[in-house]
Amino acid sequence: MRTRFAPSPTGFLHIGGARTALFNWLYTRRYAGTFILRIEDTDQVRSTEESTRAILDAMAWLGLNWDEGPYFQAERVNIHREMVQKLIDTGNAYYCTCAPEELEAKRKKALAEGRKPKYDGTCRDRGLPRSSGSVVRFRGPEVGVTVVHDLIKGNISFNNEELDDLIIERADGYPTYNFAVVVDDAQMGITHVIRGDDHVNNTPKQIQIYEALGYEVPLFGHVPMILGSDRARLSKRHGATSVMAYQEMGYLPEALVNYLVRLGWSHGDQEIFTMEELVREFSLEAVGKSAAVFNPEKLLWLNQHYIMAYPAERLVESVLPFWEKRGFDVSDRPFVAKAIADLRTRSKTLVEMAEGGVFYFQEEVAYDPEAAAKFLTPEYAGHLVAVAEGIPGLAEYTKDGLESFLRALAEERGTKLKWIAQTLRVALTGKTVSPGIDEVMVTLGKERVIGRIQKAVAWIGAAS
RNA sequence: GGUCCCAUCGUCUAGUGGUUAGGACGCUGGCCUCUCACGCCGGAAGCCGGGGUUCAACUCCCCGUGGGACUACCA
Repeated sequence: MRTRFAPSPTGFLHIGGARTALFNWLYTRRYAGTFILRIEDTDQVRSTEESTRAILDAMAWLGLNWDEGPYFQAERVNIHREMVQKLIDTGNAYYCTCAPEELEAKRKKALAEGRKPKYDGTCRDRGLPRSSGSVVRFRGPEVGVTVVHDLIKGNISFNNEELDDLIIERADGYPTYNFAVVVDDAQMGITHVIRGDDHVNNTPKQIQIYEALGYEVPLFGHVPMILGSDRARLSKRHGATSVMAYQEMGYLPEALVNYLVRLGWSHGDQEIFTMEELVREFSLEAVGKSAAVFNPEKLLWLNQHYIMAYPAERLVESVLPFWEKRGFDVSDRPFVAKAIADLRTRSKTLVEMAEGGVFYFQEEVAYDPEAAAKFLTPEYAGHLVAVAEGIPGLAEYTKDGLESFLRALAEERGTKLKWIAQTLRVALTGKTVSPGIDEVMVTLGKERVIGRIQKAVAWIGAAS
């Protein structure tokens, strides 16, 4: 089995393309086939190297490696031209000199009159030679039926009379997509073409080209589209659509992969899959036929799940960049690891985690005005002093040891734990929301805790 | 307009002629609790409509309706 992912380098790898790549990759890995990456850059105007780079980066981030390529379609024009010539020689293609404006006018007119806006065949039988500005059209059969055998959608048949004589070589000598894709897929020995179902209507034309060229027709699998919340094709206005934007927003690749694979594919009631399970279980037969709406909330849930399930060391590696970006000193790895352990159950994204953990790294705790107004008051200052005084004599400076210490202290002082805990929280983190106060104290360590308490007490003195 | 595809809770989906129509996200009531989370227990929420076929249709067929894709010298 040989498959391929063939994006055009006219932008970043988007969510839809990523899922197509993922389906191809999973299917190929499952059957130990060869996965090929081909960049479809025959649009000389819109293709950029930067886009190619971005697509490769996104594939790597998602963990979708390829076995051959990347091949560049534009580097294969000689082969394409040779095949165009072959089609002309066999009478399966012809030169056409109709002007684009003229064609456009005819199209509009036909549409206005309620007729099919297909090429009228003006040059089909004129036997024109190549000339400046001429294009090459494929001569499609006028009668009969072409049926697409689709691995996902079943058999789809088209009346050939509905099909256009499409242009296979532009005036600039470059092949068009529908032609180049056939030549390349055939010559690269692609056996399974898995792509978005926006290509189904092109497929019968492509099949005719395969046949005219004497190639074996591959198997097709058209995966349904991904829609936005308004059921329109997913686009920027629905939020981030670039794969790498999700990395920047603090998503883990496993979460995106898991989310994407469940968009259109399912395996009973299972929601969480490892890559190994996916490679073992994925099948095109279990891919649904209908389009799916992209649901950011569920992706967020999965991300949270993976943040909690990630191996500690990998989570550290993943979060580090977000703190470094904020200019924090993260050289004390054991300390960073402890902070992450505190934060991991309360973060849906790495960005959220980095944000929620800034206090671990701040030399000077930034007090939230509202929190300070409520808890950093003379009324509560005594709690802080008592905590600071009690810490040095603590037998067990651990989560449990601190908890019993604080509970005992609350009782001793005739108050509830929550008042001491919240006051402490503001003194140590600057906020009223943070990981468990005992966890924070353990991670910060005695020195920092006492230092921060002293600063808070001083702050209260200065403020009142 | 034409061609093609699709249709189970708001969303992702299981289902393959006989089920109290299951799970997940989200929403929501409660428990837990030093805050926020995590976790646990519970709840509301769905077979697009109409005809057939059948003893029996979410399931099969047809017609509507709705949504989507394509209809480029883009891919």
